[in-house]
Amino acid sequence: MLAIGEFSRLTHLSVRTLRRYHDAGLLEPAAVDATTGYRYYSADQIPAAQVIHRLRQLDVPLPDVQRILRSPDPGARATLVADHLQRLEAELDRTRAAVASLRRLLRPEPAPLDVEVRAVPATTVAAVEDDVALEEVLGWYAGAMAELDAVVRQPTGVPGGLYDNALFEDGHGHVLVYRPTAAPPRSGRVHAVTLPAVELAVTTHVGEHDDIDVTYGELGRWVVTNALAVAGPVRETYLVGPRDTPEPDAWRTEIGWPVFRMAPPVPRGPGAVERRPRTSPSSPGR
Amino acid sequence: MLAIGEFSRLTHLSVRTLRRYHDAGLLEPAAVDATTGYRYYSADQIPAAQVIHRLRQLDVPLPDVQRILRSPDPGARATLVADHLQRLEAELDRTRAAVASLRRLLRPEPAPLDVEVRAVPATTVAAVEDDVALEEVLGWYAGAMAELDAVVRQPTGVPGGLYDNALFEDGHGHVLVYRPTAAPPRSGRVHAVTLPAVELAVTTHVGEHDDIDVTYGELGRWVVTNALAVAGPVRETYLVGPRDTPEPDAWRTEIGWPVFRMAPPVPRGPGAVERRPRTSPSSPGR
DNA sequence: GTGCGGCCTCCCGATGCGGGAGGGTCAAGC
DNA sequence: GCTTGACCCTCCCGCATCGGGAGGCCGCAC
Repeated sequence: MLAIGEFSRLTHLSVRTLRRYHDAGLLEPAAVDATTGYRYYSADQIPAAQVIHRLRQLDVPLPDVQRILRSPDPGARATLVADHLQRLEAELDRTRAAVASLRRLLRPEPAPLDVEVRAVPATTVAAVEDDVALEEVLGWYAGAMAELDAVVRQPTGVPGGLYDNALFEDGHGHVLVYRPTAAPPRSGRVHAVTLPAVELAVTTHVGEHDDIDVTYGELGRWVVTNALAVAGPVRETYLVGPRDTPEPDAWRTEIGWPVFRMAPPVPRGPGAVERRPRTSPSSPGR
Repeated sequence: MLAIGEFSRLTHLSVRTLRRYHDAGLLEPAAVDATTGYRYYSADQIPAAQVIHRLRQLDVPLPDVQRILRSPDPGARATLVADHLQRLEAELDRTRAAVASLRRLLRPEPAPLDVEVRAVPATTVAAVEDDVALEEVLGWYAGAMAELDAVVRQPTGVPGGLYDNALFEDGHGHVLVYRPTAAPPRSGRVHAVTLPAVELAVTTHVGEHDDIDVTYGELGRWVVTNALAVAGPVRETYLVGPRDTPEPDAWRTEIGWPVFRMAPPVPRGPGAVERRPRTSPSSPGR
C-alpha cells in the first residue's frame, strides 16, 4: 500500500491532482483510512493512473475519461478514444485555417471590394430550416444540403441559405438552406418556402469559408459607410462550391446583405443619415 | 458610429465578448457616451476585431493579443505571432506523442521488465545544475548539455542526469546533468561535482522519452513489490541518444532508482517489511 | 515528548466565456 | 408627450482544471 506522496512520485501526477481524481470518482484509492482520511493506493493502480495522465494530456474532459475507464469492453473503449482523436483532428484543421487566415489578414493588401445592390424578387424554393447553434451549423448544413439534393430532381438554380442575425449575436438562431426548383416537393424536412423579395448588397467571397467572416466585415463596412439601411437575415448563394470542384480556390460564394432602401453612395454626413430599423443582419461563420 | 450590437454582427464577436475586450483594454470603442456608458465603435475597427478573433481562435492569451496589437512595428508583430505558431507546433508534437503513447498503453502487452540492482561508487564529474520547473526541464536540459559538450574535451563516459523528487510532486525541483571526465573544467555554469555513491535499481528505457514515465512506473512498481528501500534523486544515464543516432528506436536510457538497502526478492509479507526513509525518488518527465 | 514532514479539508485565484438579474436608454408609433 | 420594446448598461455567478495557501491532524524517529 502506497501513501499518496509515493504514488504521486510513481505516476507523475501531483498529490493535489490525485486527490481531485479521487473526489471526482476517477481514480479511487485502494483503501482509505476511515479515521484519518489517509488515501492508500496499490501498485496495480499505476497503469490506470498513466492512462488517465495520457488522456488528460489530450485534453479529454474528466467525465469523458471516467466514461472511457468505466467501459470494460476494449472495443467501446477504443471507439471513445477514436472519437476524441477525431475531435483533436478537427481542432487541428480549425487551427490550420485560422493560421492561414491570420497570415492573410496581417498582410496589408487593400483587396478592393466589388459590391452591387440588387433587387431580388420573391421566389418559392425547396427548403430545409431549423434553429441551430453556431457550432452545429456546419454539420447541420451538410445534412440539410444532402437531403435537398436527394429530393430535388430538377433544380432551376444554385443553392443558397438564409442566416438569422441572432446566430452570431447569441450563438444560435434560425437557419434555412434552399434549392430553387419549379415544383418544390414535400419530403422529410424538405418543404416549399416562399422567400420574400429583398434588396441586397451583394459581394462575392472567393475560396474556402475559413475566413468568410472577413468578407462579411468588409461588406458590412461598405453598407455602413454608404449609409444604406439594413434589415433581415443575410443570404448566401453558393455559386461554386465543393459539389462543383474540389479546388477551393475556385469556390465562389455570394453574400447578400439586405438593405432596406437604397441611397446613392455619397460621403456620409448629417444630411445623409437615413431612417432605418434597429436590426441588421448577421451571418453564419466559417 | 456603430452601437455594440451592430458591431457584434459585423465582426462575429458576441456583445459580451466585446465588452470584455473593452474592459481588458484590448479593443477600446471609438467613443463612449459619458452619461449612459454606451459604447460606439467605428467601422475602421472591424479589421482589428477580426485579427483579435483569429488570435483567440489560436488560443493566444488576451495579454499576448494586446501585446501583438500594441506593437506598431510589423516586424515585431510577426515575431510575436511566429512565437505563438511555434508554441502551437510544439503542442501538436506533444499531442502526437501522447496519442502514440496512449496506443501503446492500451495495447495489453506485459512487456517484461529487466531490473538489475547495482552499486555505483562516488564519482567526480563536470556538471551543470539548477532549480528548474517541470515545463522548462526539456529546454534547460538542451542548453545545459550543449554547454557541457562545448567545455568537456575528453569525456570518460556517457552523460547522465539527477532529478529531484520534488520535480514531479511540486512541479519544480533540483536538476543536475553531468558528463564524466578526468579533470572537470570550471567554465560558465559548468563545475566539478562529486556524485555520492548509491545503490540503484536500474532498468533501460528504449526509444523516445515521450512515454518514459511509463517505464518509471514499472520500475517503481518493481521496487515497491520487491520490498526495496528507496531514497534520493533518481538518476538517468543516456547510453544512446539523439547525439548518437537520429533513429529514436535505437535510443537507450538507463533509469536508476536509488535503493537504500537490498533485500532478496521475496513475496511481501509482515516479516518482509523493512525500515526505510520516508522519501523516495521521482523523475523528470514528459 | 518533541519536531518535522506528510496528509487532511477548505477557500481562493486564474482563464475566457456564457447565463441571468435588475435597471437605464433610445426611437417608433400613437 | 407617452408607451412600448428592443437595446444597452453593470454586477454576480458558473463552467473546467489546476495551483497556492491556511489551519490542523497524524506518524515516525530520536
